[in-house]
Amino acid sequence: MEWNFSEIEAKWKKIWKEDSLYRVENESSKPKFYVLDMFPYPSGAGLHVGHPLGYIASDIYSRFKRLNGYNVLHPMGYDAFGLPAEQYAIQTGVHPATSTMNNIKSFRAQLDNLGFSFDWSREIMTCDPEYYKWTQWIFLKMYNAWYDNKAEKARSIHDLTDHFSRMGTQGINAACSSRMNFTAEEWNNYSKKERQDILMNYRLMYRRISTVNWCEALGTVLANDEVKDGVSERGGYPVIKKPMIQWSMRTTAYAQRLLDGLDKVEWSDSLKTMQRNWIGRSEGARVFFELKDHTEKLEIFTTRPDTIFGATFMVMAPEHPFVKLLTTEEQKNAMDEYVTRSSKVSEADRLNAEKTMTGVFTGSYAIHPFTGKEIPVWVSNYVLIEYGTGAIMAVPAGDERDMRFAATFNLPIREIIQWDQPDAERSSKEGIMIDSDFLNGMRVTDAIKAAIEAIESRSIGQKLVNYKLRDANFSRQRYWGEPFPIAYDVNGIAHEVSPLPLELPEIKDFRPSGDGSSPIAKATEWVNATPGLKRETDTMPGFAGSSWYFLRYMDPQNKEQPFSESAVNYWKDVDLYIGGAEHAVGHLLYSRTWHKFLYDLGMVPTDEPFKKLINQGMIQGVSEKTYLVKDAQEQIYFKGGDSAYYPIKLDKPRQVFISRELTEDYPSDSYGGDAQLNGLSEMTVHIDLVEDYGSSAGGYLTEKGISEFLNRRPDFKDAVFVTSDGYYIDGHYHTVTSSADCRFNTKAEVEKMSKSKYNVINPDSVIDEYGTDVFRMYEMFLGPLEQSKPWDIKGIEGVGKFAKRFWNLFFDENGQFALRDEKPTDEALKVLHKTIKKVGEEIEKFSFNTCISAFMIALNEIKKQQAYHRDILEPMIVLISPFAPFLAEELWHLCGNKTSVHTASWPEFNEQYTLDNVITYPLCINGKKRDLCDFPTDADDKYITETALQRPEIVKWMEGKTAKKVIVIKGKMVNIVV
RNA sequence: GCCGCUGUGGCGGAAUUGGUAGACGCGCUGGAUUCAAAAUCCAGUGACAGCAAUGUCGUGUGGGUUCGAUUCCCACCGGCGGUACCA
Repeated sequence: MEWNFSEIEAKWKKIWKEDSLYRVENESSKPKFYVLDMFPYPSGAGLHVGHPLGYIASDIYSRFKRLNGYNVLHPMGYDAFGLPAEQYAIQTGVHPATSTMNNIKSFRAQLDNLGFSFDWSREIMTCDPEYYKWTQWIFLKMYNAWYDNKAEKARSIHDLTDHFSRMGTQGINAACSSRMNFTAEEWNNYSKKERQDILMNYRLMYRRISTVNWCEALGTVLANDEVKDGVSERGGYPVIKKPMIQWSMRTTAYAQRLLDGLDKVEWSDSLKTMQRNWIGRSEGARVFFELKDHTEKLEIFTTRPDTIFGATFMVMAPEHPFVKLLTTEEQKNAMDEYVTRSSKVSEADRLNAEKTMTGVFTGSYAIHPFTGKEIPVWVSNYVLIEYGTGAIMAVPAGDERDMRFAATFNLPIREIIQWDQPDAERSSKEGIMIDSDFLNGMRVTDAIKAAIEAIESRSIGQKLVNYKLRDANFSRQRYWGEPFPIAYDVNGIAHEVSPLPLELPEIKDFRPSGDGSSPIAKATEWVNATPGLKRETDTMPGFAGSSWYFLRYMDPQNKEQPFSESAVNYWKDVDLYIGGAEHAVGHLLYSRTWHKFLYDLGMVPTDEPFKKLINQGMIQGVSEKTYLVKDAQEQIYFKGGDSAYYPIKLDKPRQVFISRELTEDYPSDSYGGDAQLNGLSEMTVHIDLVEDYGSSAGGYLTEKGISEFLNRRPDFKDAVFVTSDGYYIDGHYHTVTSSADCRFNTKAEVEKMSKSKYNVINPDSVIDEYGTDVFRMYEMFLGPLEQSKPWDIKGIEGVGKFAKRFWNLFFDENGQFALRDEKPTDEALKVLHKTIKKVGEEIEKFSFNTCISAFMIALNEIKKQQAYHRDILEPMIVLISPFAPFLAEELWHLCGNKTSVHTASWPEFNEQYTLDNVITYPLCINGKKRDLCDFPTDADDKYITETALQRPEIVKWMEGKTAKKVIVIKGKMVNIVV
């Protein structure tokens, strides 16, 4: 019988749905297991071949766990608020809710094509008021909470006001923006407004001034990646940093717990390292430096207080509040210019400018707290305002960057460490202090302690633990997000809005308001719904809804609470979380923070949400690039046989594209190129236009490809395309050196698969051709789950053939379903049990590629042995069912089973079938294999040694020498050392 | 710059974590079947030398540890990803 996968898939999809096969209950006698995929954003571009990689893996694991007797929660939903829907609305006028629902529909259809075992009755989306009601609810809980550093947990804001009214700030150690001191009496006399302002200093959701990327020309705030080289990516308009009052989440309160929690979870070391670096705990000291001619003191943070005697100058960030104060009249112009210049430089560019140090002297001096010497105060953008105090004591002797800065501006250097290794790096702590007064002769590590003691005893500073983690900006000046359930009165005091959910207003015009506030500001009726109050018009960021969604899946329809106590006590936490590494520090840190907050509230029983985490690798795409000569050109060149350039004059300046083979002549970063030619910039072309896409010889554009490219990019309609043989201009190709057809070569580059890189490959056509089961197995067969790899369809034939051959095992020559009912041979049982063991072990290791190999090996073996026994093949169906759910279900029913294979049990492994009584040992001489020899499993070393030494092949290779030593590794090999 | 990952045949990759390098699949070559093709089946396939048996080399490069290294250590080079110059 033919394997008709599309018929079979349609049939079982329908039956499984009718039977609610994948429905999960919140109570069971079975142990629970929660398998979660990272929340997808349903983009208009739909699913590409990279998306399903993780979903297939989690689905296989879920099915495996079910077969092994677990009650498995495996849900799916949508992170549905976001920028693209809003941008689409601006362009087309389609309401974001409408386009989002359409996207979800097609996304869902694509997911349904992949045979996943999601419990769709738990489907959620963050833009549903029934969902964001609870996002708003949690927001208010955090708004009404403060973090008690002594109790190491969040507490109700009422506890804090209560304490203030009785004792003021005395005895309070709270996470806050700035330290405050007042008495109970003062507190009780403050106005309502003053009290509310003070509480903002403590709330876990609070308002503060933070800067945004403001683009005046677009009249809107831009995300970081919408800004490139200081201008907006769209349109290229200038972008400045603009201060605005915004909501923030006090993530920093949880810094230490976020760090400590990493020790309790099974995540990859690389991911933990990323989070640790992001949280960035460092121990050091804050030190106050007196300033010459000023009463203020400059506060700095250093991790190396031991090097204080090496401090020969100070450096402040350009944004530091003291810059104005300390800049003298003579330096003012230079400073103003530098500060302005720095504010336009993106952080990435500051980063790339690493080699050339820039900075300006303020004209003022600080007083060294130990030596009393005057040291100059500089401003440079290698110091960041966001980290520490935004100012440093610069120690050229102990820091590579400070050294480079000193060298650039000819500042003094005082060597204060004699390193154990003369060529040690400047940051090395292996050495002895010199020229450092009371620290002289100490090891660096001791000197750090001694320096802190001295700093504290002189009251010029104290020991301090510092984190580079910053509080997260929680406001977006957008429409398509959760509204804040907050309204302000005339005094600017925030009030809670009830009842929840506070739904988004209906608006028609999604364009930015132009003054920096969101389009919601234009919905005046909504904004002023309550007399005397104005509602907040900003919305929450994307990570709000995705910070707790995994808890909602446990109890998705609950109308009374975000989730019930019984549901969360049953499911507890996510046992396995699979997703991309791009969320390493964003989502994973925010959701851990929310979870810890809910834990402090007693709402969840676990303090970490994700027990085990696997990062699936990226499926990369191959993009095709072409090269554009910078600036319009008046002539193009051809290279003659004599390597000279022959110019062809153009009628007017035109943009010029260059075929790949010609790029070598042009100047680039790594190669000087020809001085008479301009530099090149890369342009990505859509892979659909490229002939021989992905071939090893390289792709190229024909005349047709070029004209199609120009259709899509009318901004280049006048461009010239130069190849080594001719050029394409105004719709025609002109040959110069030969009469060959137009072949404009492009350059293939492996990159992340993304709509913006024009290299997306959609799974639908592959599934149509080979079926879901083959697609699932092929994606797994590509390589290790955690490794990134370019998408390549070449190998799918092999998996397709495998599936067909597996199917055919169950049918005789006449196409009749036929299984042998007699007892299988020991040999056949051995194949089966080896496969049971192998596949089970590999699934537990998430090594799905080797599982597919194991199936192929088993298949080859079964065919060779003609072991078409029911007792062999039926268990094989169960083994393969997590990978190929449709194929397995159909065969399972053909075998006469009445219930689903997906509710069957994983076959039991019986070791006795796999034991060999003979082991083949490789016999090696000095590590080189020279012979093979069978030995009984229980042969002892002495017997093996003696036998081996008598083997003719071994005798020959020993060339009469005597064995110095014979190493016998039981069950592995024999090595003879001569 | 810094951090993380990665490097094995023509290609995707395997190797029980220090013990026969290249499983499995793709591709390629030859054969069977066919009027022919597709499909299917069988055999071969790391490089070099050799008619062959066989030998030598071989896991990015160079060193080291070891009886034995794709695996561990040191230095370097390339690719991919991230990036907040973290004092």
